[in-house]
Amino acid sequence: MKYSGQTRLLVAVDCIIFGFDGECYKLLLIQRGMAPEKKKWSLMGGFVQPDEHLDEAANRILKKLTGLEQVYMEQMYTFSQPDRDPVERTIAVTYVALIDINKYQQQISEEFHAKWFPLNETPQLIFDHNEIVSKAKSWLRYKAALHPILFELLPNKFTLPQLLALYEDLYETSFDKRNFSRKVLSTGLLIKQKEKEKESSKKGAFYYKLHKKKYKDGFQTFLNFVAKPENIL
Amino acid sequence: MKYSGQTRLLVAVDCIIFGFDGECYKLLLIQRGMAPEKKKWSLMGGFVQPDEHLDEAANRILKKLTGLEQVYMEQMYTFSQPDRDPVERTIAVTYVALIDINKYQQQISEEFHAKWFPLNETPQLIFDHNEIVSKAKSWLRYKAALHPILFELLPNKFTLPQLLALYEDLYETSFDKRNFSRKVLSTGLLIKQKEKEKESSKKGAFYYKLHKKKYKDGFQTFLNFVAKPENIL
DNA sequence: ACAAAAGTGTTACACGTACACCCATGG
DNA sequence: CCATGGGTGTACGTGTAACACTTTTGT
Repeated sequence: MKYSGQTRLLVAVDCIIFGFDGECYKLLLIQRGMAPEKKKWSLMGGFVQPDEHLDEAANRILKKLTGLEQVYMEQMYTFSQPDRDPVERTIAVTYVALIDINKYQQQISEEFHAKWFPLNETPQLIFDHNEIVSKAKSWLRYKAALHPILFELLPNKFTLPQLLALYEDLYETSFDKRNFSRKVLSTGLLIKQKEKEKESSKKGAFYYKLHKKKYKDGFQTFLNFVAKPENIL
Repeated sequence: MKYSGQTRLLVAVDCIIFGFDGECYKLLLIQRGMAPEKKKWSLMGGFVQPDEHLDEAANRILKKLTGLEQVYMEQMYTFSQPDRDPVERTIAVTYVALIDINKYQQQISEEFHAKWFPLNETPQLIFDHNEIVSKAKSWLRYKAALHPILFELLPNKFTLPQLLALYEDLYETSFDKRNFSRKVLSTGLLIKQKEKEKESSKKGAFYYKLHKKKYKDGFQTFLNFVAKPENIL
């Protein structure tokens, strides 16, 4: 039994994949393999399969591109301009993924000609993908102001200066490092390690790890990580 | 030109329509007219038409049911369990609408056998609609903790006690009325009227109106309306 | 010894919270 | 006159923001 007389549409999943290299946010893009717009840069996406949940589709696509599984990913928004894809009407359900850029397995991606772009130097993208990326940036700022989500972008061990850079870069501002470290340490989410990271400074900065249990439990709690979230959107 | 070899899916828009009657939150439901599950209660929904934006579809559906246009409505989430509709696979993009229950034009809705249910006394719904409603409640609590969105549920003129009830009911708690009124008045969003509402008390409570410009401008600003937003989700 | 980045403590202010009484009116 | 709900002010504690110097070590 079917619903008769109704139009069926293509449904695509597009992934906005963010990384952070210690300097700036990066976006993973691919060079589209099929016409139209072949060779133009694009978000990684694909069509939803007949018996596939959208979350599954997003994970399938992410794995195909990066080789990674079990990364943080969340449904963001569904785009539906009738003419957004000139070939045929397609609805795009978008997912934002945050990955530790160091875990990225480049070799696998070669088949898609994937490349990390600094977030401020993204090229022209196909269809409405520029708009999607722009919305994803806002989404991330919003989310990160309330939840400790940005840890997903860092390696297992990270330093406070790295974390600070992560926040400063996202909000394009600078935070007082004393207040910042007091605030993040007061959450109890960080566990100080004995080793130091000695690459990027002479003195060296202590590594921290996430307190995984507290992190999971407190994830949905409001954290007010960002001081005055007036300028977020 | 078309994408070949891909499956096209039905895409439905379902509207979660919230109202507030001064006592409690209500949900507008219809009795499904078509098989299967005919006569069972359901969210108001419909299939997306070939050249229709999802936002348009949501507005079309809302208008058909309530007669209302230009109400506050926002896309919430897209549900995609492959078997969520037993007839045929259908993706549901959901929209939350907040309406002033007094503006609701009942006569138009008669054709759908629509009815307002108190939010805590909702019946069994078809498909995954109970889950959708549950998510919509969380969504509303989250959103309202940060943005002055609940005004959309009140008439043009409303009193502080009404507003207080609106918040208390949503968070199932009680707020100190002195602190509450100081907080909302300090936003500058409210304009005191000279008349009083004298139905619900002997003394009468002053009416307030929204400062529309400030409301629009400040809508995306964080407002921290709710004191300790720990128990929101 | 000096340059460069890490780490730490105090004070002032704003905001949030707790709390109790008077006011206006209709019955 | 009294019961009901509306309206207001203050004192205290917590958290946020501003601010500068010392430490470490590689060169």
